[in-house]
Amino acid sequence: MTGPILRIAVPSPLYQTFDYLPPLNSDLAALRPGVRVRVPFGRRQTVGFLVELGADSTLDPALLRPALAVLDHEPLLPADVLALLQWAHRYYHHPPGDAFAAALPVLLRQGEPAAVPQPPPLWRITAAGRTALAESVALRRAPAQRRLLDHLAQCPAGLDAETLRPVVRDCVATLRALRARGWVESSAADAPPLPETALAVPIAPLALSVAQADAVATVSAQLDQFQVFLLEGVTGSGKTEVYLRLIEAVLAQGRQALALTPEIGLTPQLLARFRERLPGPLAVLHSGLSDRERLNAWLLARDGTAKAVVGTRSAVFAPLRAPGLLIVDEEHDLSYKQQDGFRYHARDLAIMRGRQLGIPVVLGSATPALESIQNARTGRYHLLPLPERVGGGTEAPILILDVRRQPMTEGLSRPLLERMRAHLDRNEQVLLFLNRRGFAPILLCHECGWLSQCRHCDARMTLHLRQRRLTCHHCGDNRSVDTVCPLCGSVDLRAVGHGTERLETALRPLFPGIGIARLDRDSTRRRGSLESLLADIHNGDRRILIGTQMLAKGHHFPDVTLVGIVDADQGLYGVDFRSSERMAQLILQVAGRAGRAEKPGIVIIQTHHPDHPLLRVLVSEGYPAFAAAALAERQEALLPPFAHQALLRAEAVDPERALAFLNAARALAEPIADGLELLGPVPAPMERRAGRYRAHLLVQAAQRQPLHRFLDRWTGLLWAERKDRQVRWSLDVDPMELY
DNA sequence: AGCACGCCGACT
DNA sequence: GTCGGCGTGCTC
Repeated sequence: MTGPILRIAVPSPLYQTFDYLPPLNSDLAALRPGVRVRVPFGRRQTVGFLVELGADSTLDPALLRPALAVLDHEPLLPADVLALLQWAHRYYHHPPGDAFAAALPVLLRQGEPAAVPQPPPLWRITAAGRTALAESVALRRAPAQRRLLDHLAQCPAGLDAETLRPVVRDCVATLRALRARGWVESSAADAPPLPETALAVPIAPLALSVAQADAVATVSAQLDQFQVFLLEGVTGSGKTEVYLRLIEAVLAQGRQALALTPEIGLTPQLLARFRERLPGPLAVLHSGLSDRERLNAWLLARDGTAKAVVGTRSAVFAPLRAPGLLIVDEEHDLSYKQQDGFRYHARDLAIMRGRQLGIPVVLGSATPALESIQNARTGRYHLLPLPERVGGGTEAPILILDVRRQPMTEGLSRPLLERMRAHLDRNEQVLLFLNRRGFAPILLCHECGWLSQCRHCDARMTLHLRQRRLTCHHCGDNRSVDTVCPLCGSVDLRAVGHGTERLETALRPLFPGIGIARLDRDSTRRRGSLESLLADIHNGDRRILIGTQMLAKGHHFPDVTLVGIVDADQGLYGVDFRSSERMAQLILQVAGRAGRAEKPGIVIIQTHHPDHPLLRVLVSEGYPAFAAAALAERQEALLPPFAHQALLRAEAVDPERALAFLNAARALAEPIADGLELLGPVPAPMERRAGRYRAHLLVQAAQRQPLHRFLDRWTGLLWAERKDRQVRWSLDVDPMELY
């Protein structure tokens, strides 16, 4: 008699779904899991997701409120994405409403209709809005809202946001606020403009190497079942061509392929090759899109118009009408792990999604994560090696350069400078990798020892000489550079350490007449500046390239014949047990940017630790041997992938409170943490950041299952506890960075 | 997270 | 006398 109970994921930080009654006078057939539902929530209204239909509720039925409206005719999210999100929110212990919200384009979260594609919506004033406008009280403290309402009241037919932009500075946000109060409504105008559907001009595919052909054949033979393939291919071995062949095979079956990539902005070539080779429109999903563009791409993927979908992390949730293949390029890349909020790992979720769908997942990398290599060893993944560069040529040899006791010029040793000169004299290009932007990481008073300490963090502010500012790279705070010491008044302030800006400045007089290109977040902030620097490099106007890890991804520089890793030391003995893995991956990635078949080039690593065992293995035997050695160390120390971790993080303005919370959490854990290891709580390596004190508690277990059984119980207790509102806490399952 | 309620300080 | 500060509690 009561009808079904609607289990709704409501966007909120609460670890639960909420039960509702169906909307009054609603068509029960429209109530299918995956539709959006407008619901009353507390004193406001919001858009939630119908997760499932239940027969009953644990709550008194009299307390249930009816939903207001069903917003979709058919499920917005296909069943597999729904299942993936349900699994993921439980696995990562993140509130379901928030997890669902993370998977959707903003506009859909706000209740926009899901029609492909969207013309700009028209905004109209509602009856309630006219009433509010008439009552002077309601809008007294919202002049912007009042002005917009005034305009809309004079145009009952509706106005689009563009027209209203001159009226109010941030008119879209203000309109949304008005809509939230029910005073305006937005609706789509008709006649949707079609997106450009550049029809592919077929490009003759390259001939495949034996290894490539093997990889393609192996995966193609198993397109109808779940299997993870690890495509381990050195730079230049043609992973992209393998992806393309597989996508073509999947498209030929009338199905779609989804490819994830770390950062699209930095890898335009991958996109360009996809566009030129694959038929029909490509749906591209990344953070650089406007809300509208993102929605359109998402809808094109969902209705199957786009046959191939390429996107960054959150694209793992992209809806597909007929999914046939999932690809994760550069699968070791850290950007696949979300570092705040819903802390999911897109590579791991892609594998879960592939399993649920019964389709293959291809992970590609020249330097796979140690976790993936271990999975290949145990047979969980099928290893597909691409050992050779396409078109011949060998990898650049890597030399370790011991800089101990060497005279250094601005961070560069004499042998490296001499090498640079030799390569530049031959009209070749040189690439210097330094993972530190700015001029110098520290400003120091030589008189009294004062340091450019950040007010909000346990860190020094970096000197940016050109901008004449000190900037904290952790909280973003910045101020003008001191000319005298704030402590003793001395003018003897010195820049300590080297950043990319300093390297650039120092090299100019050493190599007069040779153009230098610096590629980091500072030098490429302006739109188009990256492109113009790249153009200068490719036409040879700039022959010394200096860059941070921005330079390690995507772009290839065929005329570079010398790569200098200016400072490998910070990665060798980092605080994190993964730092050597990351350093190895970074070195090989940077090395892979350089050279071409007939000009292989050379890589030089400056270090004070030339005998570091892992570095030696990497250099003399290559990445697979490095991985084997690093995995042996991990096994010895019982670290991932031979153990599984979860990190409970806490932060508060008051350091004691964060620790008190974690101590209480530990006390709750101890009785139920049978067979698990609890480490901490300890203050984070950088305890204070952006004015908040951070600490954490690590939980480790040899097996996944007991860890997750524990986490289920523990988080239940933690949610029930929640007494100190000053403490912000979160659980990081499978943390990639321990700080 | 929002959003309201509620109880204490400086101002039209 | 009120505006508004942020502590506390609640959201099916």
